Amino acid sequence: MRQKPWPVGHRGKQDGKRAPGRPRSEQARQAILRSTLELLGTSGFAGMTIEAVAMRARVGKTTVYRWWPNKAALVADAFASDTIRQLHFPDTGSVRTDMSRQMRQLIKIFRSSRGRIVSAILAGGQNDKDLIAAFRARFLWPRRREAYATLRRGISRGELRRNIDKDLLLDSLYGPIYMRFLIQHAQLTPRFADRLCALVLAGARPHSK
Amino acid sequence: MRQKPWPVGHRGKQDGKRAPGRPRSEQARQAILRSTLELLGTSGFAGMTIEAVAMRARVGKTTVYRWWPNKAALVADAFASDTIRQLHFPDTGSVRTDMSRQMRQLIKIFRSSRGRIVSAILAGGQNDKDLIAAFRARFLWPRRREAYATLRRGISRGELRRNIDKDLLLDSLYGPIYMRFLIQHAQLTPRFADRLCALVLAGARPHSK
Amino acid sequence: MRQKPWPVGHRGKQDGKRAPGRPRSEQARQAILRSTLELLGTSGFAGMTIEAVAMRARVGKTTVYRWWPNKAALVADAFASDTIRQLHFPDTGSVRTDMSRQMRQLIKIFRSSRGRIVSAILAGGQNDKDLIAAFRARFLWPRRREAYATLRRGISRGELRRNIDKDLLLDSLYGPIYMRFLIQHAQLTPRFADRLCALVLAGARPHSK
Amino acid sequence: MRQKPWPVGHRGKQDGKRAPGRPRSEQARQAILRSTLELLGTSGFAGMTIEAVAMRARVGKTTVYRWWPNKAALVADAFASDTIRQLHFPDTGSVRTDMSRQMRQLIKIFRSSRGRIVSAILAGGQNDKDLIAAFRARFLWPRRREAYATLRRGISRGELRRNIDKDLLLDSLYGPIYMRFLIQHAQLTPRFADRLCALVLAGARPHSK
DNA sequence: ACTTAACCGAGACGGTACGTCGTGTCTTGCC
DNA sequence: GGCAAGACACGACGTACCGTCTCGGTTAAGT
Repeated sequence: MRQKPWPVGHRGKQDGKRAPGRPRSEQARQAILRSTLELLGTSGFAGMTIEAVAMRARVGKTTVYRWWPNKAALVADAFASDTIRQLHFPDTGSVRTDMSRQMRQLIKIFRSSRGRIVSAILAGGQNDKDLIAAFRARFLWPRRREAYATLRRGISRGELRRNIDKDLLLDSLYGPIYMRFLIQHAQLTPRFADRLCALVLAGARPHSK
Repeated sequence: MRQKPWPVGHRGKQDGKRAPGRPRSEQARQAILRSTLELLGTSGFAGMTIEAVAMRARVGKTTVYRWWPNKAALVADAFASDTIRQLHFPDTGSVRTDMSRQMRQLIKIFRSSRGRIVSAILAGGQNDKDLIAAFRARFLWPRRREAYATLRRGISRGELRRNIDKDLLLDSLYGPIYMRFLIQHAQLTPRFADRLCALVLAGARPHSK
Repeated sequence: MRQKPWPVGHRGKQDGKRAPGRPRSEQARQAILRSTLELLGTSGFAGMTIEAVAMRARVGKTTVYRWWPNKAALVADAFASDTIRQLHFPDTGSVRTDMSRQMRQLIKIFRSSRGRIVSAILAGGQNDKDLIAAFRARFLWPRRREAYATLRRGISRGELRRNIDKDLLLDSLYGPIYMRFLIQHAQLTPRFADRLCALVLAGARPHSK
Repeated sequence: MRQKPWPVGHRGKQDGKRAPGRPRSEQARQAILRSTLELLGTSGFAGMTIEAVAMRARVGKTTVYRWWPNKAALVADAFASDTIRQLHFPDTGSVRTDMSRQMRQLIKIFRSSRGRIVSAILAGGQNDKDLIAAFRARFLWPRRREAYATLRRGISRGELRRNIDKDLLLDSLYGPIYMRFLIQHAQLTPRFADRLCALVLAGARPHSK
């Protein structure tokens, strides 16, 4: 669905040449993405309107539509531009401590104002394959790649079974957090991360015969 | 937000008396709920319009608005009216088998056409407290109540720790299913239920010292 | 368009017998007509709604529709029921005085709260033949019959030409009043009646050769 | 009530500059006014709907509401745009002939399809000050200005009294036409104009002492 | 310096759905 | 069988955004 030439981090023709004509306004681009995130946080995916984004960014509606074909693409880009930042996965020498820290980090994000944005994207993604794909590409996989490394270290240290299914394990660790985040049937506290981690990793130990 | 007197399963004044005037048309009510579910499955929460629901149900738009204040309330009711049915939780003598069956059941629902409806509700619920609350009340808690019983049997049989946190455990079992359902980063198969069950319950055994 | 059996002053079967069932409520009928006139004065023909009439009369909408097929018929009846009253046409011995008094009387009505009702009827009548016909039958002709008599007296007294066209003359006298009433381009005062009368009757004198 | 900047005959900013943004579509404007007149002729003021106007003009409903705040304003404008045309008041050397011709002209309009539009406006105007004011400004006064001139010529030729009240006289001439037009209690023929003219002007002659 | 071309803002355009209101019909139980 | 109450299907209301379009004006690179 996202078909426009270089909606994200593009810097013009790659071949050294420049296209003729007025170059794209970087200022407008950033104002649009910023407004998108703000309104996403305020009104959610469904409540956010392109019209409001353009208005708030002091930009013509045309300029938004010129670069993003639809709301989902815009939101995905805005989210991506915001998320390109640290994902700090320390190596403390213990899988449990490492994973617990990561999971606390995620919970912190979910409970912050950016949580609203994440939930808006997950909600919008239920009707838009591209949006949920963008979420996976920009948010889920980068983190999970780090988590794989953490798990691998755990295996080599003998804290986890050699043949453990890493995706199964990571879903077991993160799934409950997403569930509580989205369904809100129980509190989502840092402490929950610890206890969850303890429960699940206990089932992943080598000698649990 | 849901403020109209008895939008769900109401059967008129309880005190024997009847309200004056033409009674509410049961036929219209059912046609509306049915159309809602159909369109929800087709277009999702965001794509569904009240106008289309009314049209498909051969009903005046007014009649919809008379009984449901907004789309969320309508969808919640429709979902509720559909879900009041069996949740078969057998007692096979093994927590693992019992839970595994339940979880396979849920996966089956998620993969069926009704999965679309559930995801629509969870998506819509991110912008509507009442909708997500309705989901919990009509779908989550009834199932979870049964699951509590299953766990209790497991405890008394010595398959689970006495002091296990049941909500933590159930979230660990179901959370990953919801996560895969909503984010679609990995396949959601019946086999996943079994392996998930094995992993998590292993961490909940009494003597896992 | 007015097809219901006896919407106006009917008192049931004429043959002494009574129809079976509950007799028509005279109280409801009067309340409806009264409400109609009030709302007509407040909101005009277009702004008046049957729903409001029923509400104000503390009556079911059905009861209105049972007896009057549409708004025009109702308004016509209400107007008629109100207008059955004095049209005092004195014989002072002078056509000019007689006519002037009549015309002042009309202007007084037009400027009173009942003027609003008359204008509502004339407005509504532009889209409804029955309504304008009712206006003629109930309001125009009764007055005009009296006016004919006045003119005839004038003829026999030699104040008017023998062969004068009475309708032409009466339209010349009343038309300007209606015009100012409806178009409001100039003041409609009692004095206007006198001057109008003087002008027109001057042209109707016998010896204006 | 009519508050939009230049709904009528506006030709853009007068200071040479142009407002930014896409200019208003002259084609849409004319299509709307044309449709309005057509529907007004067909269904009258009350029966005409904005929705139908937009549909017939192949225009979005928004475009109508963007420029006209309500039905009355739209109708007034449509009527005005139609009426800006010839009002031929010849100078034959006789007030009576001149006036008679004008009056015949009016009767001709009233009896044509445009009569329906006039009656619709007069009807609608009973509930809308602006509408009736527009009628006066666009239709009544321009004609009357010409008529004043005709009368003035008559006075200077000695056909009319010097001190004649021109408005009284014109109302006496036109009022009966409007009355027959609106109440339809008698035929409105060209011949009526002549006889009316004869009667009233006879009362306006200088020496009728 | 002048042309060319793509960008920009503004805002009107034809539409769709909204949630409300009134229409005229109907379906109750009571009188 | 009339009555009040009020639900019903219908259709227009006036509003908010949609995504597209047409303007005048800006900004550089390529003459």
